[in-house]
Amino acid sequence: MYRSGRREEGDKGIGVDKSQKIERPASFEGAAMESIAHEEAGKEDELDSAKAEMGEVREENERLKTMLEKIGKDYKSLQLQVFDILQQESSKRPVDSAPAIDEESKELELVSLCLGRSSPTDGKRDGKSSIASKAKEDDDELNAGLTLGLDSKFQVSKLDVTEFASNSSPTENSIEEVKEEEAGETWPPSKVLKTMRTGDEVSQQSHVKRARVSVRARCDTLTMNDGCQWRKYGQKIAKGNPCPRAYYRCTVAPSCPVRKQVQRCAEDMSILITTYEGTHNHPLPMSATAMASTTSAAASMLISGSSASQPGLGSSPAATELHGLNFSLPDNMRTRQLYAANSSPFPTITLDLTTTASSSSHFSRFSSSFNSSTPRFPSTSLSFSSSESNSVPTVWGNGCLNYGILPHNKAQIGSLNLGRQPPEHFHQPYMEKNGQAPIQQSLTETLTKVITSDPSFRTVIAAALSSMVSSSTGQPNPGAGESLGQNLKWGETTQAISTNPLSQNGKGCAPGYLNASSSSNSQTGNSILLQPPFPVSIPRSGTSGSAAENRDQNN
DNA sequence: CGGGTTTGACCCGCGC
DNA sequence: GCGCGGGTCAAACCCG
Repeated sequence: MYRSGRREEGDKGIGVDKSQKIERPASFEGAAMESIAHEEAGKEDELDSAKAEMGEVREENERLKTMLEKIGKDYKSLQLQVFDILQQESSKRPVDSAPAIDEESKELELVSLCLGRSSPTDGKRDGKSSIASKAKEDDDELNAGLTLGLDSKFQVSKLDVTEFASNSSPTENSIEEVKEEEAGETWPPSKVLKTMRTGDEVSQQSHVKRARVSVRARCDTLTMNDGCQWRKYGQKIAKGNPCPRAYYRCTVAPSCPVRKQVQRCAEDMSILITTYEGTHNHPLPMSATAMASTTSAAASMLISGSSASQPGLGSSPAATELHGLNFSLPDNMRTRQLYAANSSPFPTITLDLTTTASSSSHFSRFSSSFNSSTPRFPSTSLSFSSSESNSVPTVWGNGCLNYGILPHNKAQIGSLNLGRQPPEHFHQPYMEKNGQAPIQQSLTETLTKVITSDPSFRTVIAAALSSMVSSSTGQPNPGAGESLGQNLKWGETTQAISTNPLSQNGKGCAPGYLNASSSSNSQTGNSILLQPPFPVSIPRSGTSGSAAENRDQNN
């Protein structure tokens, strides 16, 4: 596909050249013979140049393939290293941990294993895990060919996509899900909990499963469209916030334990806070896998990070390690922030996709809230916010994701599914309009490096972004089946095999994302350059309905 | 008529 | 024990 795609481009270009150059001699009038001779000579030249071009294209193709292979290898080796480190960490921790947090650390460590960090070769699993693992294998067999949750089952033909999407590898996610199924429900209702609590193990599991991932994003609509189907089952006015909190549960599968809470931020009504809990125990629609993987990966980060990090860890502004994963970013990428900041009774990780001033923040800042005042669980935030005063254009933030063209970055960026411009339905990248494309490009390169160097981060970011994209493009989309075609269209490298089984009713907040840059919110300089690594459904230009219909049943 | 939403009631945990 | 607040239930209602 890749090859043919490239060749197509090449052929196209050649064809154009041909026609142009052939016509030119024909325009000469008069000396016919001379003209014909000229034409012949011109054709020869054209043929030669076409051949040369094809040769170049082939070479480029080869280079790209080589690069992809290299990246794939790098990724795998990094993954192995990560697993290795994780294992070492988990074998050390019970000894190292302070008594006060020992218990929780153990629990959280368990979560860490559950949420996509466990290595398939992890020999430290207890009997239960082994059973789960076994069950997982069975499950995998049973579900062969199905899209089994999160981002794990994207059927892609390209190494890059596979790589990108597989940070939460199929094995990991399957393990996670089966484990949770084994143990019962994620975020079980209190009643269920009541009946389930027959022992410490279950009790621990209940803690484990309460890891939450909160996504803050600017959104005009009632909820973000994360691709999943939700049913509202309650609404409450929470204390301290005039805006009601809505409760949704996943309805993709009747027994799916995943729930989410949606609430507007009291301070800034334009910010929508969506909190996810639990893990889907069913195949997910393509468009939902992004957010699912986001939550899973983020939760994984939270859990592993929390258990690994100690007070003061986040002191380094330049870099921090999370289970050995280097989260350092170049200086010009000082727009992400991890912070511990709430007293939620559950371990919570916040993906902050809004724009807040955080000029001095560094993404690398990380700290566990074990050292914070009183929270019973750690809370970590990933702030993809941008500083308005930041002179460096940010590629994140705002919850307004635009997609930039990186025409000459394909070789590098394309391998990570970055920087490809969807052919339609997206606004012109803001920064490009403002002549900032070069910076954008360099940032993208930097970002690429960062992402490439850190699989875990990559997954979190990619999933978050793609989920945002999914949201953005998930506007009234009666023909979700088209998503496949769209996917194939604007993800040259993304060859989804399965279509989205669920229609995107498009009642999410896509308008919020897409319009935010022109809204009152002043974050107009933020433009995202990443193309989602995952297939997302894109509404046809004519099908986008009114945002007024944004009820939240599916988002 | 089926499926989703609304909304008041209810349950439960927690702090006093 | 009581009140408060968060979370859930379920009947009534709405809508296509």
